[in-house]
Amino acid sequence: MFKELNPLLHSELRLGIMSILISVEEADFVFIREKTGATAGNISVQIEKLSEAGYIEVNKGFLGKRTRTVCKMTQAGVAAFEDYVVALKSYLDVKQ
Amino acid sequence: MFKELNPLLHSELRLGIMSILISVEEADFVFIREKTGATAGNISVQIEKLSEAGYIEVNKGFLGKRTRTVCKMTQAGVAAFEDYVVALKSYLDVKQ
DNA sequence: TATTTATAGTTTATATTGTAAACCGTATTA
DNA sequence: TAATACGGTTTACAATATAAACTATAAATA
Repeated sequence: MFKELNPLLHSELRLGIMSILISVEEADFVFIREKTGATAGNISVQIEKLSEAGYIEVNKGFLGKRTRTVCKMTQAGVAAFEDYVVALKSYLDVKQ
Repeated sequence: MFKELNPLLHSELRLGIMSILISVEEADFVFIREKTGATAGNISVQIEKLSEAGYIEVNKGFLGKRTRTVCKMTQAGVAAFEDYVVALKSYLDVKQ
């Protein structure tokens, strides 16, 4: 009846990060912070989890002299996001 | 950018319960247990939370000699569910 | 008619998770 | 050179989800 909701994506902040990255293709830490409105600590933790899962790729470099962390989605991330949307529909499409 | 996801609904099991109740209009504990596949303990806790929030109404009665707990959604529950769906779309409608 | 098994649910203890405060290192400004 | 800002990480704590253990009654069985 109901499909399982990937717990890694079924989290408000991680879903927000994935949502940004699926449309932008590349976003840095500050951009994600501004778009989500979450604290840096929280974002740092969630980015790490998404990265560990192989859903996003994280690159740490520099923009001028400042550090810059850039994230982009992997193919596995796109697939997981799409699966999550399909699973969600099993909960939302209640009236056909 | 992103709308807040009602944390009471953004939970796999509670969302499943709400999803059942929005289409069935009335469902008993056993039916919910069978449809969701969750344990009775978990369901009991989550039904209580939805009830406390005023999203569902819980009636305890009998079916023959056996106890029977019947749940049905309230108008507040319907509204909350609809709001949740709208909020979710802000995360999912990433490509227009 | 005791005793076991099944049913319907609740209580609780534990594990997991989310979150922000506190922190670190570097750069800029006063 | 002291203070402030920026970009992030670590951690401690709070909140949450979950199942195991339990209660109460009914039905089956020996």
